[in-house]
Amino acid sequence: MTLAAPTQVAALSGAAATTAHQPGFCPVYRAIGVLQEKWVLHIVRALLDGEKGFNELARAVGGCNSATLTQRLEHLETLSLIGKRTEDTHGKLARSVYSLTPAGRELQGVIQAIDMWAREHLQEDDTKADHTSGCASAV
Amino acid sequence: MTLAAPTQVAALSGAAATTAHQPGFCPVYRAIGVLQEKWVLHIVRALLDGEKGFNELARAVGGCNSATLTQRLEHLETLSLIGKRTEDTHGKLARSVYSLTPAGRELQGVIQAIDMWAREHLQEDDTKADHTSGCASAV
DNA sequence: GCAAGTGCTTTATATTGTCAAGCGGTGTAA
DNA sequence: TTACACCGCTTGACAATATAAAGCACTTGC
Repeated sequence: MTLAAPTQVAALSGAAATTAHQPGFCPVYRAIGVLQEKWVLHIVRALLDGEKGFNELARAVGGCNSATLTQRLEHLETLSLIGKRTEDTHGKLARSVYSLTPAGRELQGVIQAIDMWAREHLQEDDTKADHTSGCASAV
Repeated sequence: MTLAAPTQVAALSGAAATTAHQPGFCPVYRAIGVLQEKWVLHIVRALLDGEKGFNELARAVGGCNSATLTQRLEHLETLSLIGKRTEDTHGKLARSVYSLTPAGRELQGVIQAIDMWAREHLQEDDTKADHTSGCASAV
């Protein structure tokens, strides 16, 4: 959906009525709810760069504690945005590898939009060295 | 991002080199840090729909407590993403009105990307009526 | 006067994220 | 064999953040 002028005008004049027309589910509201959770966008961005192991991912996002990362990954897996496979090593489970599902990969559009916006509008912070995860290749 | 076409990869490599020349700052990482704060994306989306008063905004985002909203608005104002004006009423200050700055309005691209992704990939939740702020017209 | 609404501020409490330690496992080198 | 590095989590104590509730000074309308 695009922000066409007519739509915008209609929105300005009948927001309440418009809301009443579509009670119940709002995709973008729900999506924001998911994406605004701490670390989610970082996780998505890191995995857009390629599948990753658990600790590798934690480091790639700039350092997320394992408890929260576990919870986030489980939730994203429940939402079918990421998938997890385990690499057998000599018959024993030894390594988990996380990757984005096709639906998850589509979030590239969101990350890209953020990146484009950031490059245009965010000022460089001179005071600290911000260690980042694959900044050179993430986008 | 490695997902890009070769030509784009080359272009991005150039951007990467630029980043490498300036260690420390990663625009998208920082932007994600800002946007992932609770309520921020909701606030941006609500204000894309037009300027709003404090309580009006709180309701529009689905109900944010005033302490957090105050903090968020102050931070976004510091980042020059939103502006605030006060409406004088008979010589007394009575009403604050918040709106997006031009830079803030550019976040429409991000909200739009989220919306497009959500419509394509998020399942409708049958169990609850999610009351939202101008769902049909926000983007 | 009262009611409804405004824009916050404050405090106690609830919720979320982190730190540190740890477990059972893998692989490599001495 | 031991020591070390790394893995993928789990757990409990603690820190940080968000919320609920109450409230203030103000406005408008009846």
